[in-house]
Formats: sequence, C-alpha cells, structure tokens
Amino acid sequence: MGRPTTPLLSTERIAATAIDLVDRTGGFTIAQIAKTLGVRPSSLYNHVTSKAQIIEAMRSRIFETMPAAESRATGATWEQQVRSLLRSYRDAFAAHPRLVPFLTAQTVSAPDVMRIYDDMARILSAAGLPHSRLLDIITVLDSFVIGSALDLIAPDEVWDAGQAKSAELREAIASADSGRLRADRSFDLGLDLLLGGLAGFGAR
Amino acid sequence: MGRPTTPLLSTERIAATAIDLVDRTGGFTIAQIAKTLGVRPSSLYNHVTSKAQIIEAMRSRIFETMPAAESRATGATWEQQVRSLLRSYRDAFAAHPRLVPFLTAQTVSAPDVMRIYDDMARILSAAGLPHSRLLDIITVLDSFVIGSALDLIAPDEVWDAGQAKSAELREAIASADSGRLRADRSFDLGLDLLLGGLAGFGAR
DNA sequence: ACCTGAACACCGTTCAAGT
DNA sequence: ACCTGAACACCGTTCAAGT
Repeated sequence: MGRPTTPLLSTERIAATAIDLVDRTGGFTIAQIAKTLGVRPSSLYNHVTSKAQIIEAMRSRIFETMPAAESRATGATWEQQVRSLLRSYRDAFAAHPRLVPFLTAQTVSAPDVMRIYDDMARILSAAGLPHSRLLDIITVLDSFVIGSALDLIAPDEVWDAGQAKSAELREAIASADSGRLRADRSFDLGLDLLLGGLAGFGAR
Repeated sequence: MGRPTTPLLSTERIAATAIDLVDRTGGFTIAQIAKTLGVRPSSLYNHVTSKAQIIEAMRSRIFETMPAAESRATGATWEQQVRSLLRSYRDAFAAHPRLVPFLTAQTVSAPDVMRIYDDMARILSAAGLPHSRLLDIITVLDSFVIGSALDLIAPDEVWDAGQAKSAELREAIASADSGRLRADRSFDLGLDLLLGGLAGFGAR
C-alpha cells in the first residue's frame, strides 16, 4: 500500500484530532490520533516530527482565531484595549481547559502567541508606561492569564470545605460560586486589580 | 530474595529521588528512581500506588519547609503578611523550577498547600476585605503565583527579539534583565500591583 | 511525496513467589 | 511487610519497502 492520490493527513488535521481527544479524554496518544484518522501511527511522521510539535500545532490552532488588537483599538482607552486583549487571550485557553496543562508545560514556539506579546507592547507603550518596565509588565499580565487558565481545570474539590481548617476559609468557600462561574469572576477581579495598579504607574 | 530486615525504600526517599531527577534532567521515570535507589521498579509499588502519587509526595516535600504564617505575623501589616506569604509560596516553586509543570498539571491533594490557602484567608479576613470576595481574591493571588512559577522555566529565547515584530517589544526585550533576575523583578512588580489594588478594595 | 509494517527501546503497573 | 522476576499492555519513533 503506497501513497494515496490525495494525502490522507495534514498537520492541521492531526492537531484538530488531538484537540478533540484532549477535550474528550484529557489526553492523547499518537495511536489514538492515527486510529481516529484511519491511518497507521507511523504515517503521522510524514507530517510532524514529534509529539511536542503536535502540541505546538495545537497551540497555533487555539490562538489563530484570536482577533488582532487592531480590531479593538478604535476609540477605546488603553485600559479597555488591554482588558479586551487579555480576555481574548484567556478565552482562547478557556475554550479547551484540559489542553492548558499541555500548553503550559511546553515552551512556546508559535508565532501566534508572540503576536499577543507584540500587541500588548504596542498598547502599553502608547499608554505611556515606562519602557524600562514594559517587559516586566507584560510578564505579570501573561503570568496572571496563564495561572487563571490553569485555574479552569481546578476541580471544586480543591476548594473542598472539609479540608479547610480555618473558619475564614470554610466560610469563604460556602459563599463562593462554583466551577466556571467562579473562575470567570476571579479572572475579572484580577484584571481590575492589575489594571488599576497600572493606571497609577505613570500611564496617561 | 525476600524482604530486607530494614526497608530499603520509603515514600520520602522516593519523592526526594524524583525531585533530584527532575532538577537534573527535567523528568523522571519509575525505572530511573529504582535504579538510583538500587532496587527494582516493581519495588516502588510497595510504598506508592502510582506515578501521580509520587508527584503529590514531591509537592508535599516542596511545601513542607514553607514557614507558617504565624511566624511572620508579629507587628506586620496585613500587606506585609500577604507579601511574605506569597513570596514564600513562590520561592518554594522557584527552588525547583523544572518541577513546576508537573505540579501545575496535576490536581492538588496535599494538605500542605491547603494550609497556604488557610493562612491567606485568615490574613485577608482580618484585614477587613469583604468575605463575599475572599475566595476570588485568593484565586487571583494563587493564579498569579502559579503563572509566575511557570515563568521561571520560560527560556530567554521566548523573549527572543528576533521574533518580535513591533519596535516596542524589541526595545522592551533589549532593556530587560534576563533569566532569574527578570522573573524575580516581574514577580515583585505583580505583587505591588495586586496588593495596591487590594488596599483600595475596602481593606483597613 | 506519503502510507505501511516491522522493529526498537522504552513506559507504568500487576501479581504470584519468596523470605 | 517488602523486595523480586516475569509478564502485560501499552508508549513514541525510526526506517526500508512500496506506489
């Protein structure tokens, strides 16, 4: 059985199948992808050099649909622009929560993500924030988004009141939202705190 | 060859060896741990039920050395207490950067970590922050610490100026610290921004 | 150029057998 | 109670052979 007249596989199809598997099962193997696509495991290596590269292809796919910063810029304050950008960034993760550990465990090599940093640098620079701290600020915002993305898969059991020793924590858990709603509210709060802090940091 | 007069293994010895392997190589296998301890792979299962449980044992070991909040409380403002707690929390990660992806990929079941949340709840509650938002605030701080911990293994290549398209980002990269120093400075900045924001949130 | 089959060097985990 | 040896059902990856 030699090569088909039209290719059965592509990096895109492989990445899409892998995303689907992670969404459904929390993981993926080369064999599972191959089986889903009706092909042999070794066939994948005509399109991809390693499992790590499949993860990078998944990352590209997740972030390529993110709207560019320009589409949000008209008439908005820099705070609104940053807020919108970070929310899109987090929402891209949130669309596939179980994928997050794979993406955060591995070094970024996708240009789609570098574009996000580019956009942030442009917005923050135009806002008048000190150039000497620009990368630090970007890192803070990036860290918060990534931490919040990981929070999406924290099961409510982590906040199991049964394990909390202090009355304060038990009470806090009892009056909190659960699941996705809780994660969303926390993300918005963090955004408020960070942007409020940046506003008093020399921005115009 | 039956059981030895005195046990060759323990959960602690297994976890310590695994941490050492991750520090040195970035990963660990059951076989590597066994070889290091002069034992057969199957022997580990007399002390541990799975690889996941080894990771939890590593987590315990990493955080058990963290000082309790009480030891920092005397005469300090709540901001100083939170700052000190979060810094210890992050430093525990920072002592083993390559371990971070393993810890963040897996759900927490270690009481040592729950203790950190307990301490945060107690400090923030005493500070007068609204009880209804306590868990959200803890989540924000936790997300930031975890995101910052993952930033520790981001190689400087991520910030490779060659890939940055905008002049703003290229300039920011050029004038930034690199490696651990950059990560430390960013973490301190994030702490300032978040605590500053919390101060204007109804805290006394 | 691209799919296949066979092979390689691993994985984590189980379990009856030993003392 | 705890270590062993053998076995099981997988892993990701390589590569010569086919069209």
